[in-house]
Amino acid sequence: MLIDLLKQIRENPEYFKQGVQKRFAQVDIDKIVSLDKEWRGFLGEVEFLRSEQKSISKNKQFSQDDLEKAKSMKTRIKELEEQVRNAEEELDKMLCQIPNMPQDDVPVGDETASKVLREVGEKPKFSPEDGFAPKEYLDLVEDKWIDVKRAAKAIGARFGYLRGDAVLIEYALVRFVFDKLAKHGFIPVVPPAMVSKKSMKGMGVIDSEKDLAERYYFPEDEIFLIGTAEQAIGAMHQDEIFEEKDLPLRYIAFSPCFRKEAGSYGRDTKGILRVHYFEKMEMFIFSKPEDSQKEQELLLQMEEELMQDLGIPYRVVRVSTGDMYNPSSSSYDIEAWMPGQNQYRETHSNSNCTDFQSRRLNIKYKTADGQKFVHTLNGTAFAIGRILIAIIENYQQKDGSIEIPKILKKYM
RNA sequence: GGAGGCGUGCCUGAGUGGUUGAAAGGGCCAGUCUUGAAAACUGGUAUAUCAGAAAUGGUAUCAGAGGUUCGAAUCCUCUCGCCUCCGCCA
Repeated sequence: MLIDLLKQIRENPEYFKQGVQKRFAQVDIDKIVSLDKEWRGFLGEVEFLRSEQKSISKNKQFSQDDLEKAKSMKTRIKELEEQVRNAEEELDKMLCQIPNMPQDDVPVGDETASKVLREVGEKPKFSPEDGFAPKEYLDLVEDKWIDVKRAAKAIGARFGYLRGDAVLIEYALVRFVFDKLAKHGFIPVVPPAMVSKKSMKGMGVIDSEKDLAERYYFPEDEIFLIGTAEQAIGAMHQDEIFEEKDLPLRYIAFSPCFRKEAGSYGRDTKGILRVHYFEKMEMFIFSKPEDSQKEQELLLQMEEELMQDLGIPYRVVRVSTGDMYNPSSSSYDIEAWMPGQNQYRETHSNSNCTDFQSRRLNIKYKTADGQKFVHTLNGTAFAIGRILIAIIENYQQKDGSIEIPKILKKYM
């Protein structure tokens, strides 16, 4: 059970009521408070009875009277234990549904409340006088680099084959990211693309059974295909206790990502912007609580530098309370300028999940005064499909060819 | 997938129904001794949770979940993990 969260609610229910409201979540905090009281009542009673029982059985030789008394206590204890279990189960279910509390500077509201913080980089100039207007990526490289039609034939909608130079660009991007992030102590990882149900729960991805329908899930094995390496990296250290000196622990992972995109019928159906399968490089950090804000700044800085290195104009968006995913307390998106579509599109996202995931996964570190939960953070380095789109549209030439970004040339 | 073995504290390892949160050793921390260190000696050394201002006390924890019993690390059932052998396979 999320006992730590429960204790915090006990101490400050108002804070959680407000937070839940800001995040448009439906959780009855008052009910949790009263359930908690009830639960502790049962606990107190059962613990008292158990200590009585112990003191009797400790004697070894006891009267018929004692025996009778002990026997009746035994049944009573069983009843109470059942009640304790039930209360715990109900409490746990409710606690799981509480999203992470947003940090104070997160804009409150639905997706329209998200704020653009800054625009960086110079948008490439395409002029009609030069004889061409920028095209959308698919019009430039369809079949040559990206084959959606054959993917539809082979699998179905929302898939794409990458081929030719697109593949070489992918691996150049991968190599470039590993090299760059190594300088900041990020450890490269290739995780398994699957995790257990327990791990998914721990990452705060599934809070109830109905969430299963939105993921690729094998019920007979209780195993999921990961939607992002975040799920595999966080789960990797569950039930571990770090030494203080080992934090922050930074990873850069390369993995496949599987998305059902269940809630987005009809949206972005063209091309490979929104697909069921893609590959992604993801940063993940375990940090001390007092450092997590700084670590999130590092994630954002890395993401911005990667875009600048690539020479792609972008803007930074502060994500609103209603648009963040449950585990996050603070998120930034980066949206790349797509000249062919004449709009910004999300290519990166980073989040500070504070102790939301570490509480569920039981990941702590030792401090001078006891153990504390670590904070977890994650951020996109490059999502291959989307960054490829950005490269194609920004580096298109008059003759329809695509220039390779300078920084990638030495890797190709 | 089949057969067998194992799962105790930071580590090694004892414990097969009754003051066992758990022997012993190692490690670690503190003290004595020493110019300093080592050695030796002495003492300390789990976590969670509830009550309490605190001191402290209750409860739980010997892979996990159930069960038997007045009482379980110890007996029974199931699950998980690890090891060995066979089968299969990049």
